[in-house]
Amino acid sequence: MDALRRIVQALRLSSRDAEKETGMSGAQLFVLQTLAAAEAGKAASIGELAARTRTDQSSVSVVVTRLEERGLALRRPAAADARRVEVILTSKGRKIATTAEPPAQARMVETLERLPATKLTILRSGLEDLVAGMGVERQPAHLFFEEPAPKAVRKKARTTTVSS
Amino acid sequence: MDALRRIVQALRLSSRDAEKETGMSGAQLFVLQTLAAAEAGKAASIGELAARTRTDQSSVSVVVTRLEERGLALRRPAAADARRVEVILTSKGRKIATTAEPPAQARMVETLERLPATKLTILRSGLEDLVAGMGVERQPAHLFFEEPAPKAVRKKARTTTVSS
DNA sequence: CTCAGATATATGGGATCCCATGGAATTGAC
DNA sequence: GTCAATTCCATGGGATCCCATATATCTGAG
Repeated sequence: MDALRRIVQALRLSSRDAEKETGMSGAQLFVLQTLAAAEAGKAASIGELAARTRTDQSSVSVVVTRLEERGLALRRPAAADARRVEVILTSKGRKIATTAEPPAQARMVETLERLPATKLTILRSGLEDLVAGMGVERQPAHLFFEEPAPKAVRKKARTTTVSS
Repeated sequence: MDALRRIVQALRLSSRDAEKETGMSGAQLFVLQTLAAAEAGKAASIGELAARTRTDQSSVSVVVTRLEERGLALRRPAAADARRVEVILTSKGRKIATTAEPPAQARMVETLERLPATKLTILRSGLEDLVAGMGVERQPAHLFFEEPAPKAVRKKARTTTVSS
C-alpha cells in the first residue's frame, strides 16, 4: 500500500511537472491520448472516454471543455443520438497526443520492459488479484504496452463495489 | 497501468462510499489512522503527517482543520519549536481511528493475505522496482500489514523526480 | 549579538475528482 | 400516440491535491 501511494504521488507530481513544461495537465494529456488511441476512424463520447480513463463522466466533461478552450479538441453532436457528443481531436491536439508522454509513465514503461518475463507475469497476476479482491469486475490487467482494455461498463463496476 | 488506474479509482470510490456512511472522507480517516499509528506517546507535526501520508503539507493542513472542526483532533503549538504544531487525537478521534477501515483497503489486505508467500514477495519486489524506476528514493516497499515506513525526506524525493 | 538562509505552516489559487441533479433525448410497453 | 423509465451530458457543490507565497521562527556563521 505504501508503494502504491508512492507510485500515485510520483505520478501526480510528474503530472504537475509536465504541466509546467507543456501547459497541459496530466488529465488533459491522458484524455488526448485516449482519444488518439480510440480514433481508428471513430470518435469517442464523453461516457466512453470516462470509462477508458477510469474517471467520472463529469470530470471528463470538464477536461474536454479545457481541451476545447485550447483548440486541442472539439465537441460535435453525434448523428445517431442527440444526447451524445462526440469528441474530436484537432490536428494540434493530435500532434501533442502522439508526441508527449508524462515522464513518470515513461519511466514505468522502461522499468517494466526491463523486468524478467516471469516476474512481469507474476506482477501482472498479483495486480489482477488485487483488482479482483477489491470487487472490481474481473478482467485481465492490461499493462500499458499492450492493447487498451475494452470498454468497461462503468455503472456496473460501481454497483459491485457498493454491494461488497 | 490500467490495473493501477482501476485500483486507484476503486479506492477513490470506496473513499466516497465510506464518506457517505461515516461522514468522514478517506483523506480524513487516513490522517486519523496515521496519527493513531504514530502516537506511541508522540504527537505528529503537519510535515510529518504529510510525509507519512505521501501528500503535500498544505493538503494535510486543510484536512487537519476539518478534523478539528469535527472534534476528532486538535492542534497544539510544539514546545521545542514555535513554528511547529502538534496534531493530537481526541478520544473521539481515536475511537474512530481504531474501528473504521475503508472497505476497499480491507479487501486489499484480505487479498494480499491470501496470496502465496512467494507471489507476495515478487509482487512487493515488482512494486519496489516500479518505485525505483520512477526515481523515487529507494526504500523497501512496505505493504500495509507491516510496520509503517520511516519518514521520508519529501523534498529530496521531489528533487530527484525533477532531475530525471 | 546580528542577520542571511532555511524551515514550518496557513492560506489562496487552480485543476481534478465524484456525487447530485436537471434538461433533453431515447426506448419500449401499452 | 402516450408516457414511464432510462440514458447522456453539462453544471454546481464540496473535498482534496499541489504550487506559490507570506509570516513567524529557528539556525549557525561571522
